[in-house]
Amino acid sequence: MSHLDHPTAAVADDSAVTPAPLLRIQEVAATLGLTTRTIRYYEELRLLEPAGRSEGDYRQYDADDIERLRFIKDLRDDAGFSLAEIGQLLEDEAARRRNRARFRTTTDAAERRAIIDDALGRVDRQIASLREKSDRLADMVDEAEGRRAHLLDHIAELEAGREPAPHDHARPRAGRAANQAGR
Amino acid sequence: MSHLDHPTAAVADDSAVTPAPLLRIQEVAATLGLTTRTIRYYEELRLLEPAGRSEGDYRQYDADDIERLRFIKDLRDDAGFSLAEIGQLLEDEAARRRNRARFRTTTDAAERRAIIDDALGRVDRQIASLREKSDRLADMVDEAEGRRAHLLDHIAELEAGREPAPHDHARPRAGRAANQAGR
DNA sequence: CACAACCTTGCCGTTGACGTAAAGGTTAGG
DNA sequence: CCTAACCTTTACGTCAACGGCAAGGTTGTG
Repeated sequence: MSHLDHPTAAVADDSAVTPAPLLRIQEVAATLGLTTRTIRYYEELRLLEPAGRSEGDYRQYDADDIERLRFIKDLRDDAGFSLAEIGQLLEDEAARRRNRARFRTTTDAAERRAIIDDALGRVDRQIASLREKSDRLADMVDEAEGRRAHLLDHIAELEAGREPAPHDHARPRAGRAANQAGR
Repeated sequence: MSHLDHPTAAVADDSAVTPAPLLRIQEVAATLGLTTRTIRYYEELRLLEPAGRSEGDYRQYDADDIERLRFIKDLRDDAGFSLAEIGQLLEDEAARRRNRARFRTTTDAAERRAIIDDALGRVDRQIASLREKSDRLADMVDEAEGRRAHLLDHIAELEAGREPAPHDHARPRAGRAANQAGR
């Protein structure tokens, strides 16, 4: 994931090394189920930058770019993050990487400690933010599965050709009590 | 749903019936951390309707309304659902309730079976949609926690006054395999 | 070299989810 | 009964996240 560096004209001669197939924007869009407009918009927001440009300024994307775009899309679709939040996450990710480099070039224990503490704070914030969403979602899944089980009970009753057993149905929606186990 | 007394008729007799405190829009908004505009907007989108209106057409909300609003807010903030999707979920919920009523007024086994099958399909769709998001989030939490653990290792090394051990730093990103079981 | 099928930047339009202000009516306390 | 502090509907404004043109340049295939 090193497309933060400049589009160096890394033109190794055409020996039989990997073809490294650079894709044009429309091909990337089709692969990921996005539009070209969306990809350009993400670039405008500085969420990514294509690996390079052609002679005539066509954007050229490599496999890392596609991974990054897929990551953005997943965050957007599945987690419901705003593009600003996604930018923050990617930014933290980049900072993490830079810190790692800096970390390796120093031997001062205090500085190393500072770097790590900073990283730890960032990661803790990230975890808290993610876990809150995740837990809430998991609760909703649990609730839905409870209803599903209930329905299956009904089916079993029917298959047995019985009258419905006199069970409760005491759920008026909104049961916001304990329900949450640690996880 | 069924509150028969008007608000001004403060019958202060010793009847132990709950006062059923109907709230006005600003009180509800403050309680939930929303704005009055937002609540009215949700009503405009038919996501809810206040339990009643005062003589002079003031909206009056009861505890169920507040629960429903909190549910909407959670879905919006934590799950990132659009208001349209939330409307669909609430709609399904309402259909479920209606089906239950219909279910109890019929004795035809075939019809009962049809009702349940319909409900089951709906709930399965809901579960799938929720679980996909939840799982993805859980994966991201796991990943972040892995990084956190890694950082703690580094700290331990530093505290021991050691040189960093020659560990790997292998693949950080893209772990796509199985990771999270149901729960 | 012609040309269709891509691409570029620029810019205005749209939809969702509200903010905000106007012009008036309602409620509760003094 | 007065009045401040709420409330009502109506309507225009805004920001994010794109959609969709226009006017022109680039590519590669015949």
